[in-house]
Amino acid sequence: MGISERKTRERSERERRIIVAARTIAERDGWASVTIRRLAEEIEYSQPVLYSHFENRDQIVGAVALEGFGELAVILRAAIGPSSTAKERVEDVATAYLDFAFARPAMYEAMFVLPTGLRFARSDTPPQLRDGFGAMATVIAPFAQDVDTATETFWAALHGLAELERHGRIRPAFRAQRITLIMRMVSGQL
Amino acid sequence: MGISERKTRERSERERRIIVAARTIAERDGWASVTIRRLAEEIEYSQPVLYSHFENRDQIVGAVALEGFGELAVILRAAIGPSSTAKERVEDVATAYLDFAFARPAMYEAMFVLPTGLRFARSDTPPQLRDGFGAMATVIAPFAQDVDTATETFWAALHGLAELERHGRIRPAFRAQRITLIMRMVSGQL
DNA sequence: TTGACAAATTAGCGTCGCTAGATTATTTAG
DNA sequence: CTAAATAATCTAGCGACGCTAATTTGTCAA
Repeated sequence: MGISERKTRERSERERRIIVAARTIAERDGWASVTIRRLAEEIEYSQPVLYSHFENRDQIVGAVALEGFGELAVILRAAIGPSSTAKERVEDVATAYLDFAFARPAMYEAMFVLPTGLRFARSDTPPQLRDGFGAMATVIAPFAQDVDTATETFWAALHGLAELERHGRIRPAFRAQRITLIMRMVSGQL
Repeated sequence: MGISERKTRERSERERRIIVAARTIAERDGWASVTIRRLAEEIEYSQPVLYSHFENRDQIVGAVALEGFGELAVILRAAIGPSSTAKERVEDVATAYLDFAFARPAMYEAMFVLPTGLRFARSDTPPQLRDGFGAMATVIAPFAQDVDTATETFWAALHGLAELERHGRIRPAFRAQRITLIMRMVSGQL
């Protein structure tokens, strides 16, 4: 019988609506406006229903963040120009990363700042969380001996640039220069 | 008459007690535990008294953060070994910065993650907010043409390392290697 | 048709940041 | 020295939060 199939389908559709609503509200009004009450209203169910999908509010943020990691990975891979030099590829990825961070600040916040309950570096870590790292590793590899460590450091530099600029700590007008600097640093010719 | 002096003195002492209490609770139980109610109890005054010292909770976090910036600046300057080479000095500062971030995570969070209402890069920006940057600029200057931009980038790299490690995104065991990498990158010999 | 089980709701607990209005001190003026 | 004015502080409470217990409603099998 297809009844139970329909039910699980409807259930997962409802879950998607929760995630979409959370993301939409966060991007428009910030994460502080993403409350259980407001999400419940949005999906036209009572509040306790949300707790049959997610353990708590953090896990809803986590679900949005997980989407974000998937999208970031796609964007980074797509940014790597096929005819670019190794050095240009580093710049491609760096620029794409920061563009993502500034174009979707709420999403970026969910992915890297807010508590999400997501587990990294574990056996059950979802692939989305690894893919972005993989894209970075691809462009860093030509310049590094220890690729993992170099990629971690590259990623940290980008994350720091994103966060400090997002918080008004460094000058937005000099973003391109900073990227150039990181590129030169990675390719070893400061 | 010294009466009004005594009053303003007592008032600023009370303000200090608020800040100290906020910092203490944050370092022990996290910023979520720093509530107006708990602070009021700690200083043995009613809640509205806090609002005669600070506009809102964020500004209390900001007051703690401001202290943190002052302390970080001192620590960074003290870390610069007088007989160190230019390259070693970069490592000194980088290590001291990350030690600070990991030794006082709540303080670091107040300074760089939480909303604080602090204004950067303005005419009325307090000196504490500039000093740490100055210490970094000192050790970066020998390697850079545009010192400000290079310092921003160096700072961003450190901040990214601190944040990603704090959130379990990169491997704690490889912290030293990452610092080495940044050092090599800054001094141009990857 | 009824009884078991699942799905969803209502209602509410404890907590939060923040504030209006009342109360108690302190200063100033007559 | 008293009374009015002002400052300092408190009590009480508003609206909103995350979350959950207890109840009602819906759905299926015997």
